[in-house]
Amino acid sequence: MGKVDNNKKQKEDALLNTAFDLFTRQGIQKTSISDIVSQAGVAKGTFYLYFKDKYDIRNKLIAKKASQVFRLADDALQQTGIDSLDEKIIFLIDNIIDQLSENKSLLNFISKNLSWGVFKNELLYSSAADIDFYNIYSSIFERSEKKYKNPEVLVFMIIELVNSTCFSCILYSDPVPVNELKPYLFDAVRQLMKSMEST
Amino acid sequence: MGKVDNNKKQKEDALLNTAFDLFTRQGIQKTSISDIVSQAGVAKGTFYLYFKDKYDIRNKLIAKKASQVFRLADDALQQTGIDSLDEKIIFLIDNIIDQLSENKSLLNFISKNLSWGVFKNELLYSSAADIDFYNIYSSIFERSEKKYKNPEVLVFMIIELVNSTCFSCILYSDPVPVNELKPYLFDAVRQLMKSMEST
Amino acid sequence: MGKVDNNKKQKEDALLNTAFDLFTRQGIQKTSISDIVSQAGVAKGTFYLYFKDKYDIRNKLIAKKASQVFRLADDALQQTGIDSLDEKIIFLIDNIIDQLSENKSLLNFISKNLSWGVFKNELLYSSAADIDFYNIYSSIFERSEKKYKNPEVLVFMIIELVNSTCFSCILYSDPVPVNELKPYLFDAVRQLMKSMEST
Amino acid sequence: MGKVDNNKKQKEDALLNTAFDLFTRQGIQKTSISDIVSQAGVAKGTFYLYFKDKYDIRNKLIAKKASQVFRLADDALQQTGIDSLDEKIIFLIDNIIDQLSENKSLLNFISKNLSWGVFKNELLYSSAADIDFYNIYSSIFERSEKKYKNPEVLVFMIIELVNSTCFSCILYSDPVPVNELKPYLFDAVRQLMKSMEST
DNA sequence: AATGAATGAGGGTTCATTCAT
DNA sequence: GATGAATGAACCCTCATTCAT
Repeated sequence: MGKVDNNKKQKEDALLNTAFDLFTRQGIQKTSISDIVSQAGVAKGTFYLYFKDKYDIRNKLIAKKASQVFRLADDALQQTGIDSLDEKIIFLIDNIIDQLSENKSLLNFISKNLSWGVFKNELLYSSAADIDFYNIYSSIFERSEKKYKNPEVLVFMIIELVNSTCFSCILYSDPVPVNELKPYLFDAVRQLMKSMEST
Repeated sequence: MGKVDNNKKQKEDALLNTAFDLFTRQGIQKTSISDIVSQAGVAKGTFYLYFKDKYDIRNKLIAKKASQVFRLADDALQQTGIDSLDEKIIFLIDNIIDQLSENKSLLNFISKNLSWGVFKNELLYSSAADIDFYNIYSSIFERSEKKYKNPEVLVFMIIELVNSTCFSCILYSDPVPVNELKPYLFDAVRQLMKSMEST
Repeated sequence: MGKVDNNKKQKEDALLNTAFDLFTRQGIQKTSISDIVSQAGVAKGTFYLYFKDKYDIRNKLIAKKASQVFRLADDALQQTGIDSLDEKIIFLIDNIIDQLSENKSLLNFISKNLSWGVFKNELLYSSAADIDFYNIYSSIFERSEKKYKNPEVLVFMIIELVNSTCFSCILYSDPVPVNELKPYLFDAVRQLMKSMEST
Repeated sequence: MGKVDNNKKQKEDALLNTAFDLFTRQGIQKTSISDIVSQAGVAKGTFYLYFKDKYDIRNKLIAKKASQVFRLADDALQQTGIDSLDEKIIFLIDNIIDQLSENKSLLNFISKNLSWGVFKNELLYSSAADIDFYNIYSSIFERSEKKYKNPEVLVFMIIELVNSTCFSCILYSDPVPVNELKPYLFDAVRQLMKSMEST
């Protein structure tokens, strides 16, 4: 990587980091491109060399941040000897909830922007994320003893349930703090998986 | 209600109806107050006599529209002789899903804006909604034979699960069309309720 | 006309006059809407209450300015007892050349923007111009003793010849000063008309 | 011409050809230097090694394209045995009209940019054009039997008349298609020349 | 000679809000 | 209460030009 490429990567990173900071502090809507470039210390036109518009940088940020969270959770999972699929998934959820509890602005950013569509396109099937998420996802189901009627729908329901309940509990402790939610949520996930086992 | 009050109510209704039409057709962001007043046939200044800003009218619309959906579902429930709580809730969900499937712009509007916080404040404990939702909600649990560990968390999880999964399935048939989702979802809700029965 | 309407007319006039001043002094391209509003002493948004964009105000200016020139020439023609069509047209041309020689910025503005298409639509058949140009034009030909093969083509050729030759001669005295051009030009016009007489 | 010079000529030609393509397809105004260099396949900075700015490349293009048209017309004229000056000029006009009718984007480009000033400087007296236009022009008049009061004004009037009338008739068939215009126009030119014969 | 990343002034346009009528 | 003309800050985006490589 030459000097120029190195410089370019720095500029892009500065923009990404600044945008994330501003998006989480004051919201995407209230963040203008002017805000981003002035805080990042580059000229306005430079922004457009790297991103098409505000929503382009947002999408790239989501893929980057969400895949980081998943990678950390998966790394932690590898350190354990957990065997059953249920408990693997519970472990991942637990780990992710803890990560996001520690970093509420990240939670806010991901939750508000990570829809199933984005999850599928930007994380599961895209090479933009710095993690081969699809392999993790498939191998985890293939190696499992138990088989499921419709794994995709199962994952979909789990993600949507976890995502939407944690958002409110972590950020507002409403209707209960996340630690009170956890046992109910884990039970719910186990039941949900049980209900979709193929007989 | 005098002539003047009548006139006032008409103006407010015109604004609400126009705003809903525009919000659902072109999104909240892309709808300006100018758009609303010109289509509603009132002057710009008049808007500010009834609403603080665009987000004020949005919140009032959500309460109004969401409570209409719930009332219709509840009315239909009363026509049946369903006894058990599980099946009552499944019936309500099914009815609401059908309503929203018929009216995708309404679904889009409600789903994107109806968080648990809004649900609690605008629907459950507010008089703005034209339905005494709190009474329906409590009496339904009180009359039930089975008792639950934490009814509020239960309702919370159900609402979040249903809301977030249906959004993607109804609008985009992704990962599956809503009709394929339904059996899984109803099973999931039953399991979820079972997991929270108090022993 | 109420106070408000009066005020509006003043604003529009201020914008038109300022735009004409700037367009003639520094060109249409180099004149920004910011320039216009700041010199006119109104806010930027006000511009868009009266005109769609820069080219809208330009078109309205051309119609206004060109019709003023034609009206003055026609008024002067009425004062004379000229009878023959040839001499009427020569008189009009002569008068218009003199007007434009006195006001080179006006000449520049009109010449660069007055195509045959604009002439026809904005002046001949539009009510925007403050002169019933079509009537003058037709009556002048109808009352004439001599008849012409194709009056529209004749007028077209005369206008294009006069417009394009005068532009260079008045502004740059190139290839000759306009006063040297005049006899040649008038002769040319007479010959041109003669060549289109219907036999 | 060495390898380097050859390479340079290629770059310049690529820029000229690309600029002409873009100017005629989307207009000069809406063509940016970025557009030109990216389509030409050279770097942005390279443009400034060959041309001062967008208007420099435009002027060089006009001279190039217009002189090509005149050269073709003159070549065709040499093939004929036409003797009289009138008919030589009519022939040239006719040939040029036909060329431009076949190539409307070229007509649009030349007509909008070819003023008398440009004609004189870039074509008549400049070596930029790849045709010794001045010699053709003078010899044609010198060899003529008939003599004219002011040949330059005559040529000037003819060029302006032809240029401005053809523009509208070829491109928009307004007020008449160019084929209907031709007889009137040729008559007009003949009369015009007659009116300037020196007695 | 050739490159192309970086610049930043300046363009057009929108729109929530105000206030004299 | 109702109006709607006026505001002007703020927005996004373009692009001619430079200059270190």
